[in-house]
Amino acid sequence: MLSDRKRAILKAIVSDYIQRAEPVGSRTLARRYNLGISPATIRNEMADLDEMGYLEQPHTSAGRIPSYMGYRYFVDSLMETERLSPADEERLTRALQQRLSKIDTVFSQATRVLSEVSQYVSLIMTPIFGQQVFQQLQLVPLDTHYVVVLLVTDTGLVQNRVMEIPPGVSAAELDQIAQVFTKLLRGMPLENLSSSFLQELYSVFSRRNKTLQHFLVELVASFGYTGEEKVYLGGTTNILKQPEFNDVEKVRSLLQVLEERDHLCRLLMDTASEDIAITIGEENKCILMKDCSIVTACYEINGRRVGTIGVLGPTRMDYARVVSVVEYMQKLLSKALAEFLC
Amino acid sequence: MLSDRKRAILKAIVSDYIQRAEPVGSRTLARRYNLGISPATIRNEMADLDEMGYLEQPHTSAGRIPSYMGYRYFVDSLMETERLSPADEERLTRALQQRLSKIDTVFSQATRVLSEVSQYVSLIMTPIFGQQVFQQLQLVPLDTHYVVVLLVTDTGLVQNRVMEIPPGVSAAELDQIAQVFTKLLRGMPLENLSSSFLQELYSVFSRRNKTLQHFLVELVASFGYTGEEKVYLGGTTNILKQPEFNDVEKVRSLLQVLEERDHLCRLLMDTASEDIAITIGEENKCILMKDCSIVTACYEINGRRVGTIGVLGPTRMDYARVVSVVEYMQKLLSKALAEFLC
DNA sequence: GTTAGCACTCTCTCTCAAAGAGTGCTAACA
DNA sequence: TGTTAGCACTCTTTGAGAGAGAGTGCTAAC
Repeated sequence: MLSDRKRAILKAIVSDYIQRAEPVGSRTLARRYNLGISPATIRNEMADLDEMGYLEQPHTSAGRIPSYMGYRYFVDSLMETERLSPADEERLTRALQQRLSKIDTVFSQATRVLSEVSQYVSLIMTPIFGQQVFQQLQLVPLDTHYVVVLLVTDTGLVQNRVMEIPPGVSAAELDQIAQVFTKLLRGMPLENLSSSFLQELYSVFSRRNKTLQHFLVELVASFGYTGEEKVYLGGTTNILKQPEFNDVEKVRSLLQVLEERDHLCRLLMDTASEDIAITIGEENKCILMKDCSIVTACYEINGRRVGTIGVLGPTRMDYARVVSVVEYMQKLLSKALAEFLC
Repeated sequence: MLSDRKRAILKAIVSDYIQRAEPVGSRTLARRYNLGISPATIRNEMADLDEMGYLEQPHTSAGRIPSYMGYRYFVDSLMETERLSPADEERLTRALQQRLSKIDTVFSQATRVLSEVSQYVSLIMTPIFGQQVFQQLQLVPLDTHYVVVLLVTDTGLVQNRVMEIPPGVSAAELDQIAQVFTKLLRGMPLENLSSSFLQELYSVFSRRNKTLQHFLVELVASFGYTGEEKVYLGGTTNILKQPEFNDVEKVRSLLQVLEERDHLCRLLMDTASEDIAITIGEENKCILMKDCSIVTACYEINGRRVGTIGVLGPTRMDYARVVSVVEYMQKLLSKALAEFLC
């Protein structure tokens, strides 16, 4: 356990470094923060904090910068989050208030404003496909050969895909299939579609031939489809304003991560459980992200946490502010989606 | 008109600069290319080309680099495109050959492999919404309150959107509306939906009340929706390997353009007419793109050029190679889409 | 326990000189 | 007359060295 004085010093150092991006020395610290002790004393405490692993020294005659442990301690027990400024709150609110025609627009607007207000990179993942609850299936024949499979879930997702109609199956029969599906599946999370259900389904249509069976298998397969989640990404260029990304090599390795949808999903899903989750530097599974931190939260649809929003920045990010922004956006987005889906 | 010797020298300079990214001097040129003339002669010719505007000098004692005019001349009359290597051809082909479940996958695979093979940034725009031809409309009621509007076009696009059912309209009536729409509109490009058509439509349903009219207006409005075109973007990080993007400021301004979907659309649409179009440096409408060039081509669906693919790189890009890659991908994608849509 | 003083270290910036690459001009050459 | 060799000149790049500045750790005094 750290003494109060050490805590005060650590807090001052982290705050200062977050603000200025430059190693903090004892003299500067004494001048800028009213700690009531001399630089020499601060030096002693800093040496302790260094040894304990909370601080690091880029080189002998530089000031100290927070280590990963320093950031972690700061975030867990020193940081004071405060309410967003009314101007920022309004900015966020307004972006989601205007009449939005498509659910896609809700997400893209949210992503845009989230990066603008946070001044970092923003990420929003659409509801996880498998976690959505089946509501109904419709089979809409386009002509004699093709049928549109229309899958509706509780989160407002309406997904369509075109399939071939198996020979000899009439429109009435397709309708019947859709009805059986809907009846059997309503209220079931998509990821829970087990093979036992399939058995039941097949038995209903057991009188029919192989072709139909094949059709059903393909139909169900389209439900099990993962990777339907889209990740909206905004404000990539914001990160380039940060002095730590003045090196093109660093930019490249970060962009490489941001370019891969799968990486982003993993980044956002890792922490999907808690309320507001903060992943700092080396806590990231992806080694290329060791100089970045992510603040994530889940938004809700129908009271269920179905998707994640996040803000990504350097480890030196303004955690207090970002937490406020993410928290606010989390509520805002949940509300906007609820309204959108009526 | 340039003399043969000037052409040979210009060609050598541009080729050399494309390859090495460093100003080319007369001595180096004489050594590396077998032009049969001395450095001094080359110097005289270079001075001429400089004065004519084909070359530029970063400073007095540096070699020459091609000006915008130099690149333009090179692309128009000096460049020799050659066939892609079999390895590259196979790489491109294979990416689009595997069984792809969704049309989305076709585009994203194409984008990925296009950037990998070209080693620059790749762009693919989905078919322009308004240019697609209406095939049919279906109205599928979800329950008593909501209906899914299902719009099918000739390019395989199946788009759905949820609308409220106006009070007092039965399923049978919805069906009738859909049938009238389909009958009146089949074969018409979406962008041609004029107000005269609307009059006709309204007259058919003229006996009905305001509510229905409102519904119809909204329905039609959803056809006129633009911005449905998606731009796939790949290989952003490739551009950071280029020495001209060692400056973070340059990277930032480029990424800013790439972040805006509208910018990208404009980039790709500007040149949608010709076969293979090359836009060099300052020819770009967007001033931030003055150090970049784009090679674009259109892919076809049902024999109509509906969308654009492109490769973006520095003005110093390997035009010959990129043209080959884009040309090959253009054909490949048209074929893949034809097969996909059966 | 706290503080002042001091020697020491390391980076950053500036200057300066030398090296290197390339040019333009002039005069000689075929 | 076109081509070439020679040469003085220009400009950038690189590296070394000096000095300033910031900060530390240690010691000794308060």
